[in-house]
Amino acid sequence: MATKTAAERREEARQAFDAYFAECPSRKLLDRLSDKWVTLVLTALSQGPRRYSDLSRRIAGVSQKMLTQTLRVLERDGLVSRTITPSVPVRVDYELTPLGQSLMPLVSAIKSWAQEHIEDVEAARRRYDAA
Amino acid sequence: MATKTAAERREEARQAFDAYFAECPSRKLLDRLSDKWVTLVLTALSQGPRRYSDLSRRIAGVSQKMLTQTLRVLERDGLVSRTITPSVPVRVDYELTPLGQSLMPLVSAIKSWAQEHIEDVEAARRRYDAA
DNA sequence: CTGAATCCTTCTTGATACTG
DNA sequence: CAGTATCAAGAAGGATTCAG
Repeated sequence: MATKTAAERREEARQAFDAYFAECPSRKLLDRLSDKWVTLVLTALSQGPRRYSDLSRRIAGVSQKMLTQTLRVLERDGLVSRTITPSVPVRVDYELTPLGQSLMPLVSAIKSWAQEHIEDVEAARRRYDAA
Repeated sequence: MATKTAAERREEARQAFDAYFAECPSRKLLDRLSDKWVTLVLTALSQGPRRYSDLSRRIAGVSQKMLTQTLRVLERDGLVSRTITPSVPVRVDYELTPLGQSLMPLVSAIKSWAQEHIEDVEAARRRYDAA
């Protein structure tokens, strides 16, 4: 059997699509922003540098694991910088980079659209659920 | 023991935060947009109405289940309308509502930032990974 | 204080089979 | 053509524990 089964062809198509998909810049950005904690961390840093423990307190629901993980990702992406002060106990400050700051207007735009249109969305939901 | 354990207090805080968090309009919007298929469907519909099978083909990697599920959510939120033509076989068209169209500039803005800055992000990643 | 490593549960999602 | 229903696999996230 030289020909491929339908399942094999579908699988190949899916993998090709996933590969293309993973490369899409807007997709990468959305994947970042959509992370539950990313926008909260960015917003918490928008007013200036914050210590790890500050962030932990300001973002009340975050676990240590997720806060650290989020900060690592943002640092790797160049959106946030990390500064260690080797005192005892050690102190670590996080701060938005210029690149990170350039992203904030977008976060604001998302916030604006949401605030302006959330009523419409919820009204639509009520209509849909009533039907 | 009238006092609560630390674990209990943490759990309460987490639940309160989650409740507040779930109510946040920008969060709701981000949760929508961040869904793997939502922006793809919106973009596919941005040029006009499309049939279910059209969407299925244009968005190569999507499964029937996820396409249907995504369309249902968007319909419920009032972003997409669904029109059934009871021919044989049946024909179903999806189209952006005005509300859905009002969201597209935001999707474009995300795309723009991503395209402009993705190089910076990837350069930052290379630096981070090299260290 | 700041974090890393592990376990364990929950949620998501894709494949498959079936329907009007 | 346009879905619905079900199930199993994998990813994500929280709690906990240990460390510099």
